[in-house]
Amino acid sequence: MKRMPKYHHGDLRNTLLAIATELLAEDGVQALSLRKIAQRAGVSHNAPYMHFPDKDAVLAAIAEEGFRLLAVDVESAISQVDDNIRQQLIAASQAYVKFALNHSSHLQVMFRPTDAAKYPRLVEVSQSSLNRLFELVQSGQEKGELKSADTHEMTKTIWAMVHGVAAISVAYKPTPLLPEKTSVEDVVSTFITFLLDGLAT
Amino acid sequence: MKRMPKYHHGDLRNTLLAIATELLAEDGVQALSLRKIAQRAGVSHNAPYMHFPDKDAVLAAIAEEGFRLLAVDVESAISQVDDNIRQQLIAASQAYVKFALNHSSHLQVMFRPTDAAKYPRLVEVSQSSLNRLFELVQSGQEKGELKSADTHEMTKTIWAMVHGVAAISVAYKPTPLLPEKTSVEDVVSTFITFLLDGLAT
DNA sequence: TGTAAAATATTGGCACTGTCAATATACCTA
DNA sequence: TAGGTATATTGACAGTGCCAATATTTTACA
Repeated sequence: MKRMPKYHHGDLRNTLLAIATELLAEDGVQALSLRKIAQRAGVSHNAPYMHFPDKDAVLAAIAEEGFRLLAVDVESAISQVDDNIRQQLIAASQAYVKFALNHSSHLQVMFRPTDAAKYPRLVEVSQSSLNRLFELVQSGQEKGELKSADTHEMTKTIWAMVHGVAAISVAYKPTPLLPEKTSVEDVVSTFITFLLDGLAT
Repeated sequence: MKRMPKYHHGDLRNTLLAIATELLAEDGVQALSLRKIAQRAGVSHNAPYMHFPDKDAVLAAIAEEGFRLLAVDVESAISQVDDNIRQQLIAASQAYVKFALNHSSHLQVMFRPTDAAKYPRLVEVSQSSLNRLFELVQSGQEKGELKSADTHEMTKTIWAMVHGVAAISVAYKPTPLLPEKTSVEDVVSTFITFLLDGLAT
């Protein structure tokens, strides 16, 4: 009982992506090569070209999958805290940064310079992954806990800050953002609190 | 009158770095190769290895230079506005993001996964580049315009947010952060204002 | 000053990479 | 069963980072 018709290999495209994700976690993006992927899949070095036009497309597909995984983590984190906007925002942000640290190579692929026009599907998935954050902000506004400013702008502000923490942390290990003993959770929590309450007097 | 003794080529190390920066701007980081750098410098393909242990070290040196250039831009932007903390923070942030957009490949090298222990000099330069922001926050606190919370934490919060805008903008063009007509300046200004004043009611 | 050592650069080579072209094989349909 | 098509293989090529051996220039020191 096979979903899709099994040609020679069966489901090579998905197999390649799964292996690529493995190799990415093992050796980093720098060491990821189409030929290694093909070898581990047990196919010839040119088999991947039946399913992807070039390496760039493989990376785009990996990035897409990354946004889906990220969305799952974030959603799970949100559902595990009380129905409180502040706490939910903090939980979501912590999940984002933790994902970045646990899958740093994956995040790197997700945010590598990408031609948005070339991979509309990737852009779509990445934005749908942000919708959850938007909803959070929106319901915070409805409950009167957040300002009634432009919801999109507020969402993007939070995203930028959280992503900034993630990007810096992934780039430099140990991250210059936290002073040794502090945990990621605490740092993110502190930053988000600053953002919610403001830095000015 | 030469500062350093001129051996065969003269000042190959700096020449290589300058050419690398050129090529980076022309073709992006993906296409940057030691052999192309050497060729444009008019030396053999192995000459660079006299001055850098490997390609990674070249990229680290490029990153270092990037932080110096960034610091210059930021400093210049600050000096061009009134002696007002808010405006100075906004100007510095705008300069940061504009640098990122104008030298996107360079920024990519500056924030690519880097072993901090391997390149202490790079870490040093990158942090000294942040000192200016720290000073800004500090003087804002002295003037009573900013909260008297931990200065380092506040500085890092601003940095994370600004870098997040930069990283996202560089990764996806056109950036999903601004809705078509808006300018980078306006977006950054809006975000920083949110951060200063808070998102909560 | 002369000579050995050190610093700098070149040549040649190797395994590996992405991608193209040509060929082979399995599957689907008519 | 025949033909077309999707899938996979083989072979090749230019380009890559980096290593080893060699050559050349500069510096250091007797």
